[in-house]
Amino acid sequence: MSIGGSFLEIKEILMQAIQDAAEKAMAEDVFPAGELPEIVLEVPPKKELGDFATNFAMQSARAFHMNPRKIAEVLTERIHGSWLDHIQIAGPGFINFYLKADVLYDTLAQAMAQGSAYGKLPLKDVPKIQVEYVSANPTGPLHVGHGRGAATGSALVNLLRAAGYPVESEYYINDAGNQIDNLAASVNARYLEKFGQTVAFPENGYHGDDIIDTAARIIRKDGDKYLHMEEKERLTIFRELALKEKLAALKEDLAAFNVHYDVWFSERTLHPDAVREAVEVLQKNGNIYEKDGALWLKSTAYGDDKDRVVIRENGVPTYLAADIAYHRNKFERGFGTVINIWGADHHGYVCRVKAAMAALGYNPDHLKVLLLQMVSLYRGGELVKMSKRTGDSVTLAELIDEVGTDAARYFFIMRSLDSQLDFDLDLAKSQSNENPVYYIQYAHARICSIFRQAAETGLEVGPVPQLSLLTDATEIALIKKIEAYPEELERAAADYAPQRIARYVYDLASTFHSFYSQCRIMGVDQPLAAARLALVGETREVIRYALAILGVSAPDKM
RNA sequence: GCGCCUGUAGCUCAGUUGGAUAGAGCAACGGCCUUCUAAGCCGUGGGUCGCGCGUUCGAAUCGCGCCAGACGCACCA
Repeated sequence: MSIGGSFLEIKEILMQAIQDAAEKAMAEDVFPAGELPEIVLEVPPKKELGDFATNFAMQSARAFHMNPRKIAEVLTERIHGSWLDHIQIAGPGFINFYLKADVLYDTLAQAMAQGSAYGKLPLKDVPKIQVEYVSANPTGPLHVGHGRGAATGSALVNLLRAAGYPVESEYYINDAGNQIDNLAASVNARYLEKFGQTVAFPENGYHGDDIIDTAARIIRKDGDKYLHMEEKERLTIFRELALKEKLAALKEDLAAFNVHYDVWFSERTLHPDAVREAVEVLQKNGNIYEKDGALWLKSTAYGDDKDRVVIRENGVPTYLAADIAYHRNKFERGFGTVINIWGADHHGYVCRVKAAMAALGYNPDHLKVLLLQMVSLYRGGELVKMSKRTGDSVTLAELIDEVGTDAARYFFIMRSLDSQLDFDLDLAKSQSNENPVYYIQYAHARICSIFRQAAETGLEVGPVPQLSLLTDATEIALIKKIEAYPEELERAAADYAPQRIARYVYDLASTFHSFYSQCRIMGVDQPLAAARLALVGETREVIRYALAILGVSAPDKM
């Protein structure tokens, strides 16, 4: 028997059956006519409570003016299906569905037959989603806070893609404005210092050692070539040299962290035309006024605390003006949803950008700003102090050097975005059972080892493994966990919650480890051995899919 | 003062479109290696879900008010 579908499809069928039954009862005047509540189907907290459960009877009790258990009875009498073993009414009115065991095995067989397609959901016919993340100023190295953004952002992109959403990732390069002038002035000061000149370091300059390195590299390459030219000219040259170098360093750091972008968007391309146009549109639709010589956006009309300057008294646009032009550009490019991942320290900025989008006539709800809470590093139980101002902070490159990309990514992703992250460096480094990354990778390596052993003894999965031989509680648990993957993908993507995948793959590894200690593969009857080999093979596939979303490697050996 | 996030076991955290006896890891304690990786498994103990009031058949989850911590309140980016 096959009901021909994935776990998600079975769920659909069951939900439809509930709805049909409810409508039938309505047509028979057993239920009063009216709106049906939304049908929610969930996996019960304990396996004794069945494969699926719905709270339909309790939800509709008030509207129907009926006892929930009576509603449940009426409903269950009208639900039939060859895939259904039995139905039970439990507790205050839960309806628990117990599926025939064949459904479990058929679903697993379907998953196996799909091959790598099981790692993805079908492409959804929705407008493209853009995810912009990190977008750190190219004025210095990335630090650990950016690391969280980088890991979370790239995992979110992978997740949305796996869940069938069309996605494009983007990095916004802040290569215009004051901070780039400060970068040039800082390099200039370091450059002159190298030639023994005493210069006042720029007030808002960058103090990091990387600036000294940049100056040193310039000298190594071009010597004193820039020493005797006019400062203005030298600054212009240094601005470009430093920017190019910083950008290359950024890309290198990110690539080493398994982070890659579809689009690198330069702020400069917005100046001056796009910025002017955006302001003109706002002027035309009456959302701009002049005061004290500056142009102000009437953002309070769209929920902001105060109005914001877009063009300064001196005629120079503010950062907000460029950001308005940038976000306008995003929507003009046709994205249906625009996701920004920002550090929580920028949360005050959300309201004004959304207000600006509303003022431009876009739906501000189509701009989703995900705020990442701050990261604290702990070493030896002590908080590692960080100071951005003095440039004395732990860089992403140093972190990767210390704990590795896999551990760093997993630790950044495993917490919800809203939670402040305590990053325990010692734990991330430890190659022990305390470290969740190793626990998961170990499961994968173990399975690979099993396959190596199986190959030696000549054991193969074969074309049609008898999956119904898998009846141990740990086997059933593992099958169910594998079959939960598509729904897990769906929910994680819908919630923009890559941490759900981190948790899922941990649970999957845990379920596998339990199975492994309970059931042998080599040394049991051949059909059972083949079925078990098929099961662990599929487990390995799903571990790979999930780790790939997280950007964490799946080693064959440990 | 205003805004935003957080507060769940000794520690780090899940669970928050309201559902069944609130979960996991670590730490503590007790078991399991002559057989596929013990970087593993099994078990035990551990909770006023920050506090109070409310909505509801039902609240960790929703509302209001407190308390505590973090972050932010620029013609900086």
